[in-house]
Order: sequence, then C-alpha cells, then structure tokens
Amino acid sequence: MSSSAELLRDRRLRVTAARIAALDLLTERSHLTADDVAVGVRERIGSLSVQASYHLLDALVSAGLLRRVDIAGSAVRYERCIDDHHHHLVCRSCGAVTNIACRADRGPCVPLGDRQGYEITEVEVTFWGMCPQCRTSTTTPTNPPGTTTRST
Amino acid sequence: MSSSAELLRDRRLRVTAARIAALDLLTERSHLTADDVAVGVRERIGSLSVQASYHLLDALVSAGLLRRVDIAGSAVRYERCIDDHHHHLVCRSCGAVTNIACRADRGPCVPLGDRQGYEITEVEVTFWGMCPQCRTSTTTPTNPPGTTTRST
DNA sequence: CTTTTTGCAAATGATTTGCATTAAC
DNA sequence: GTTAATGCAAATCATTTGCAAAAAG
Repeated sequence: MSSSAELLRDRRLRVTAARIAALDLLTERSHLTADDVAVGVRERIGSLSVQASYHLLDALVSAGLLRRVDIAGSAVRYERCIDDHHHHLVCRSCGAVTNIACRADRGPCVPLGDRQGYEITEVEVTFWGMCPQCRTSTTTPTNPPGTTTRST
Repeated sequence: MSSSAELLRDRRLRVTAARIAALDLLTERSHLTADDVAVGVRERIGSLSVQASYHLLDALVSAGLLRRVDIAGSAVRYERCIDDHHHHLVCRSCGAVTNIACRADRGPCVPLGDRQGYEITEVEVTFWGMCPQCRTSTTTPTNPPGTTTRST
C-alpha cells in the first residue's frame, strides 16, 4: 500500500501537491470527472484550475496510475488503476456509475487476440440499468446522462 | 425488405426526402456521425443542415429505426437497427468502427436482469485494437479517435 | 389548414491549446 | 538553473435550443 507521493515518485513523475491530492481523492471516490477533481483538489490544497485538472489527469493516465472511464452521455471520468477486473454499471436515470465484477468464471469474459484481422487489445463493457434508488423513487432524476452533456 | 419510405410510414413518421436519404445512406454505410449524415444527405437531395441532421437522427432513434453508437473519443455515431446481436470493434489508430458478432454460443454473452440491486437492461461492449491496415502500415494515422473530438 | 420538419443563428458544455508564471528537481 | 506543472484566456468541437419559414398530411 504505497502513498500517493510514493506512487508518483515510482513512476518518475514530479511530486506536486495537486497530484497527491488528486490521487488521494480518486482513492476515496472513483469515477470523477475532471471538474469533480478540480473541485475536490481545491478543497484539499486551495486551488486547481479545471484546465490544470485535465492536464494533471492526462499525465497520471499516461503514467498508468489512472484509467479513463468513458460513459456515453457523460463527461470523461477517471478511476485509479487497480488490478481487479471490473466493468461499469450506469444508472439511466441518475447517471450513477458503479463497478461490476467481471464474471471470469467461464474463462476470460472477453476474447482478446486476433479477430477479423484486428489485433484486439482491450474491451470495454458498460451495463445500463436503473439503480435501487431510482427504481423505487418517483422523484425527479438527479443527473440523467445526456441532459447535462452531449453524448460521447 | 421494406423501402426507407415504407419504414417511415410504418412508424407513423412523416416521410421526408431528408429522412429517406438518411435511412438509405445508413443502410449503405454504417457508423456515421451526424455530420457525416448531413454531408451524405446533401449529396443526395441538395441540402440538410447539421442541426437538422441531429434532429432527424433523434427522431429516427426514438422511432426505433436507428441506434446510437457511442465510441469513446468520437462523436456519436448512428447505425440501422437490425436484429443481429453485434458489438463494435474500433481501431485505436485510425478510428475505424466495424461490427463484431456476439459470441452467444455459451448462452447470452451478457447477463441481464438483477445485479447489485440494479435492474440491468442493456449492455454495450466495445473492443479496441488495431485494424489490418494500421497494423502493417507505418504511415500517419488517418483519423485517430481523440484527436478530432474530446472523449466521449 | 395544422402540425411537424428544416434552416439558421446563437448558446452551452467538455476539452484542448498557448503562453506566462511558478514550483520541483 | 532547468524542466515540467499550473493559472489564465481563448479557441475548438460536438451538441442543443429557439424561432421563423417551408413542407407533409
């Protein structure tokens, strides 16, 4: 269990307060947008612009410390790279994102390697549904994907 | 095999030249962006604004004639709704999108239903790799995803 | 003739880029 | 001292929205 500073040093990245705060934040809460990270880091160390947040997150993704999570209809989210194999479950109504374990009990859940002449290296799986809260409540959705952003 | 006009009539949608042209276009070439569709329809019937293209595509998606294809790092793409079960294979280098058959030989490839309290209704699977051309060529990538757009 | 669709312009939101300033090494 | 990271402003791109004009039923 390395500290954020150690992780940065190991990857030969400069150890800055913003990076430490971002890594700490993403260890506590996952699937944050660049804007979420800017806000969270600001709470911890006083300041970070949204643009700096993008830049910082890019660096950490390149270094292999973070992974991008692309959910249709939402801004790009980021998560810590951990070695479990999981996919994402997204609520159609409120946009909540949670991890969902990959059912690798029947062999690898996805066939990598060669297909159709492509060299396949990664697979992204997104499950869509309704979260427990949204299933029971009739109240207005909190933050439905596609309303706050375009879809990508 | 219904004509595009018939499909529209069946769904109680107004039959316009733009919609027919868009459906025809997406029958020939799949995975087109709203901009691609605007350009293609213009070639066929003379004019269509990009905004009208978005609007038109939304209507056809709502009617169940088209499906959105969300690829990280690319604008939203559209494909005809056909009843085969396929996923998408995307080239990291040139951004090409092709269909890939779902291997449902071991039962449904994805477990829908109840999990973690969620009612899961859909799954999106995206395979990433290098297409045959990009694997062999050392030339500049044509249209790498993430360069022309944000991510999505 | 009524309603929906299209054209056009402007607004929005996510993301990127360029340059000056500041902090890490 | 060098080099890389941050702040700030402006630019870009995909997408949405509002309203008037044109076309479909």
